[in-house]
Amino acid sequence: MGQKIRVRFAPSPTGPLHIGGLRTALFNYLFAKKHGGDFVLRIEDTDQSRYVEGAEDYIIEALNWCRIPFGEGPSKEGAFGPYRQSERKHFYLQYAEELLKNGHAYYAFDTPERLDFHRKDHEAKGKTFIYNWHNRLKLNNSLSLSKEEVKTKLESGIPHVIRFKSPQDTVVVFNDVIRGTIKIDSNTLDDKILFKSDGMPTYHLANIVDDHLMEISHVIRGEEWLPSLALHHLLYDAFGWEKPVFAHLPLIMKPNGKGKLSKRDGEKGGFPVFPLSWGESPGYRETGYFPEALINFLAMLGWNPGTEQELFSLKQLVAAFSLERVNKSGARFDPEKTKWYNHQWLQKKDNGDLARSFGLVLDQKAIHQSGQDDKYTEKVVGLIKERADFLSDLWELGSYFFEAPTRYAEKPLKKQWKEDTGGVMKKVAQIINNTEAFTSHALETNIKDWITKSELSFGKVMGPLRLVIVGDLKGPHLFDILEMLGKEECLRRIEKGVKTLG
RNA sequence: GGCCCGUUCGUCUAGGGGUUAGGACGCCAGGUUUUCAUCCUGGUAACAGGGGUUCGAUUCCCCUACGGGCUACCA
Repeated sequence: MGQKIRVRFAPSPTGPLHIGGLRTALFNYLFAKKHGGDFVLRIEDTDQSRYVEGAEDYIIEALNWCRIPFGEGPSKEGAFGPYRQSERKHFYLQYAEELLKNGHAYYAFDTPERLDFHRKDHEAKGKTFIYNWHNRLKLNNSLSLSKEEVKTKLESGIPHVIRFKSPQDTVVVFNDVIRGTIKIDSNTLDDKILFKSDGMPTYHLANIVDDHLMEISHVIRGEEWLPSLALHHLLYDAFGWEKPVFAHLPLIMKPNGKGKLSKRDGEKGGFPVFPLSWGESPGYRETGYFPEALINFLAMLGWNPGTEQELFSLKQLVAAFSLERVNKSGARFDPEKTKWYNHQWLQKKDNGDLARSFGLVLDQKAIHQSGQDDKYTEKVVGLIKERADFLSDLWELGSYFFEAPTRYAEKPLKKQWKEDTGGVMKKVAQIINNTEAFTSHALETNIKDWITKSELSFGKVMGPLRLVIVGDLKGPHLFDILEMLGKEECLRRIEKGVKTLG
């Protein structure tokens, strides 16, 4: 009975991991790390027909990008491998047979068509078809057939499944860390299929067997599994195994409209639903989000620390996390708030690191930072980052640090540029030219002094000057920009502006 | 339809038998910046409804409504 905390994230490789799955992984990770436990990745690929090439690699890459790596899993074999269910086939039949032997399961030969007929027939009569003690003796299985018949059928190799024999007239009582005690009337339970006719187990069997074999202590998964929990409890009891602790996480819902978040919502709303891009669908990484921001945001969706702190590093999340503080109700996804988190994390980033990433963008645009050292880009980043949400905003926010404006914003131009402005700008150019120590401070002093002395208004000078330098009435402190550009470039831009605008 | 889970500002949420029901995002206004954004200050806005229990319910219980999930030889 391991005291050791072991949790698993168990996705199926049927496509890219979306942020709901990612949050499940995150909560598992946080819980494991908080308690010094293990975080296991198990690939649940028991449905060959839904297997998608590349999905497993995607999942692993996504976890790594988010800095929530697993300690055991495919390609990281631990003591409990293999970690793909398709490679664990040999376990499952053996356990299904154990259940067959002790009377907790039986063979069933009903065809899917026949079952479908029963369901539709019941529905038409306003009834619900449940495959359990109500009618299992009227159906085609080893409980209704004679031993001889069963033997013959099995030997002839006709397709069959193994079903769990759910009990009659009992109340299954179980506990969920997040939701408390839940009671289910066993008469509403189906005799679920444990083993399919294709020789593979269903989720229910494989899941219980693997969690047991892998000594999983806590099962933390999405709320969509809550209805199966009664069956899972029954299964543990049938095997005589000790149960893990269960915690069912609330779902992440669409920003607008009904239902849980899906791939389509991203396309409609213009925001990513995948951590990394997948085919045509953009990912958070490619859209310019930091993993820190995504993780931070996801953690606050359905969980909170009980304090007013909103910004958490992964480390802080580990320290603060507890399952008891996970909410019960589904959380609507808010793309706007993800931006805010990214903005916050961008501000925390080191300017040197940001400059390196920004440098790549500049390289792509073939911007040659003529004679400027790396420090130049770093300084630019320092001046503009506070108004950026994304790394990708940096170019739009600061292109004028690298290129002279090619056109001037129209509206401000009309307002700012008067008949005599050209003349005023020429004089400003002189002041700039005469400024020896080319610092923001010196420039500010000189230009302001001159404005005062010549009894001009600040508005008459500052607006137009910003326009010819930046191309718009935007950006950081103008004198900082002038200093960054250097005397030559400032003069060039003023001259060009005067020439163009008159 | 059946079963299960849920319900505090538009959204994420704190709180919990007596509170001016708190914070964050968004939005609006003011201030700062002789620009824009950031930032700061302020504002807007919520306990789904009905019954109980109680001196007192947003908080506990029940019902209804609404929302969500499950109901496959998918996970």
